[in-house]
This record gives sequence, C-alpha cells and structure tokens, in this order.
Amino acid sequence: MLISTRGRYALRVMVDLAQCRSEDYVPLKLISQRQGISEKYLESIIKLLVKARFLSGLRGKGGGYKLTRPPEQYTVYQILSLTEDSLAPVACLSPDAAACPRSSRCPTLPVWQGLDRVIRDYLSGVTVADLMDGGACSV
Amino acid sequence: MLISTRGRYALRVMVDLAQCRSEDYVPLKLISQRQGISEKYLESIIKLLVKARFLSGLRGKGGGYKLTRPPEQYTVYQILSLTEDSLAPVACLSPDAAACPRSSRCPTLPVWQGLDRVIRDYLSGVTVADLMDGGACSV
DNA sequence: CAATCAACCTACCGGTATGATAGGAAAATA
DNA sequence: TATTTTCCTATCATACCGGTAGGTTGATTG
Repeated sequence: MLISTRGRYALRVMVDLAQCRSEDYVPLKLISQRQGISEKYLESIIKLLVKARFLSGLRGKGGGYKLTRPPEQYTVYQILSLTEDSLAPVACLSPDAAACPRSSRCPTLPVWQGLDRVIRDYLSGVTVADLMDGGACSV
Repeated sequence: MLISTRGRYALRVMVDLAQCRSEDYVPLKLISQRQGISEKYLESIIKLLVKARFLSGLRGKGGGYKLTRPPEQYTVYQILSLTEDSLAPVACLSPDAAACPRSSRCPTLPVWQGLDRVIRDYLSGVTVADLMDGGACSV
C-alpha cells in the first residue's frame, strides 16, 4: 500500500477545509464529526499539517484550524509527502535507503525509476482545488 | 511502499532466467547465487511463480526452473500482481476491501482512481523482454 | 536398488510500522 | 477564574514483512 490512512485522512482534511472555506478557524471537533474520523487520531495527523505550515492553528475559544493559502496552491503530492515516510514505490528509491550495491548493473532499476516518475508527475498535477467539486460544505 | 522485496525479487528472477535463456532447467541454488538472495527466501517467492505457471519446475538431478513463455509475454504488472496482495495504492481500492460507505460522495476518490490507473498502465506496458538489456548472463 | 540431487511443503519467528487511544499541559477568550 | 481548544508525550495491539528451519516427495544416475 503506497498511501496509508494517514495520507488519505490528511487529504480529506485539506479538501474539507477548502470546501468550507471561511475566514474563521474550524475546530478539530467539527472536522472530526464531518469526516467521521476519531478526534484523537485526526489530531496527530493535523499536527503534521500545522508543522508544515499548510494549516495554522489557534488555541482557545473561537480557535481551530484553517488553510494558510488558497486551495490551488497545495498539490496532492506535497500533502502526501508529509504523512508518508516515503512515496517511493520501492525501498531502493527511498531517500533514507542505503545505496544498493547492485544499482549500477541492476536490470530492474529502470522500471522502478519510471514508476516513481509516473506517480510523482501524476500527484503533482492535482491540487486541492481540483477536488472541491460542488464546493458544498457537507456535514 | 507499494512494491515489497518479494515483488522486486520475483522480477529479478524472471529477468535472470530470461537473460540466461537456455533450454535447460536452472536450479534454485544457481539463481540464488547469481542474485545474492537467500536460497530459502527465494524459494518461497519462486513457488508463487510456479503456481501461476510463469515458471515450470523440475525435480531431481538436472532439475530446476525455467520460463514457460518467451520474455515478451510477461508484463511487469502480471508478475507483481502475484507477489503483492494488492497493487492498489490505497486500501479503499483494494479488491478485498470492504465497500467504503463514503465512496459515493468522497471528493478524494477520483485521485486514487486516477493514480491506480496510471500505475497499472505503466506497469502493464513493460515486459520482461524490455529489461534484458545486454542479454548477458552475468556471474 | 541405492544414493543423490533438487523441488516442494509446513511451520515458525523477530522486528517494525500502522492505526489507534489516553491523559494531561499550555494558551486564548469570556 | 472558568471554559474552550490546541498542543504534547506516552502507550498499545495487531498485522505484515523479511527471513529461517526441517522434513518430504519425486527424478535421475551409477
């Protein structure tokens, strides 16, 4: 599985906040209810988005989360990169992988490089704005 | 990680046998040495290839494994499908996944479907023959 | 027939990441 | 000061991955 639930949830949060775009901050509790994801688990995911400055959080009454940029400025690739340790389809292409001693004469390496390219190109070509169809803010 | 070592090893075995194409059967021991993969682990992977009739195995002296078809008739996608439980990039597209109750109004579903398509198309377009560069049977 | 070779089958095992849960501390507002 | 809500630190069960071990069946050769 290339994308874990963390990544899926993160993307859903971003689209959720984009669709219900308001100047106000949206509390975790509300996002959790709308998306049907446990508050506590969602919290750990949103933390990543805040750390990367994709969202800004505000504490206290009237607090919550909101996007820091317009939706078309977030690519799906950027979001998933935060939640997944690596988006590489195979271990040998993972950034934190030890260099493979066979790489210079590995006949299968080109397939993985090509696959990696195809995945990155595709995910980089889709933005959060592309996913907010109706624009309706559903409960 | 979309592709596990099982899948990578399976593909390497196929390319190995294709490059060292001979009418004779090639014993596991030799493949294991050439590829630098433990005999026992490799055995569990080759078992899958035999079961799917991608390889035929012959016991006893002079036995081993060999391809059942010419290399251009194996796509990378077919091979990886054997070793990976699912090549779907997300759980909700996995064949053995329970139907997601949100699918009808999930704004992120199209991304995953598109990604799945892109991956399948790419892997279906590459065959074992495409990976046997020199054709040299090394080591 | 006996010895050997090599595929085949079944079971086990440790590590690690995933998918959570729990409890509280800090900060902002009323 | 009381309430809201983010933020921070642990903990935990489960499952899968990568790998190991030992024995059984079947084919060939001397």
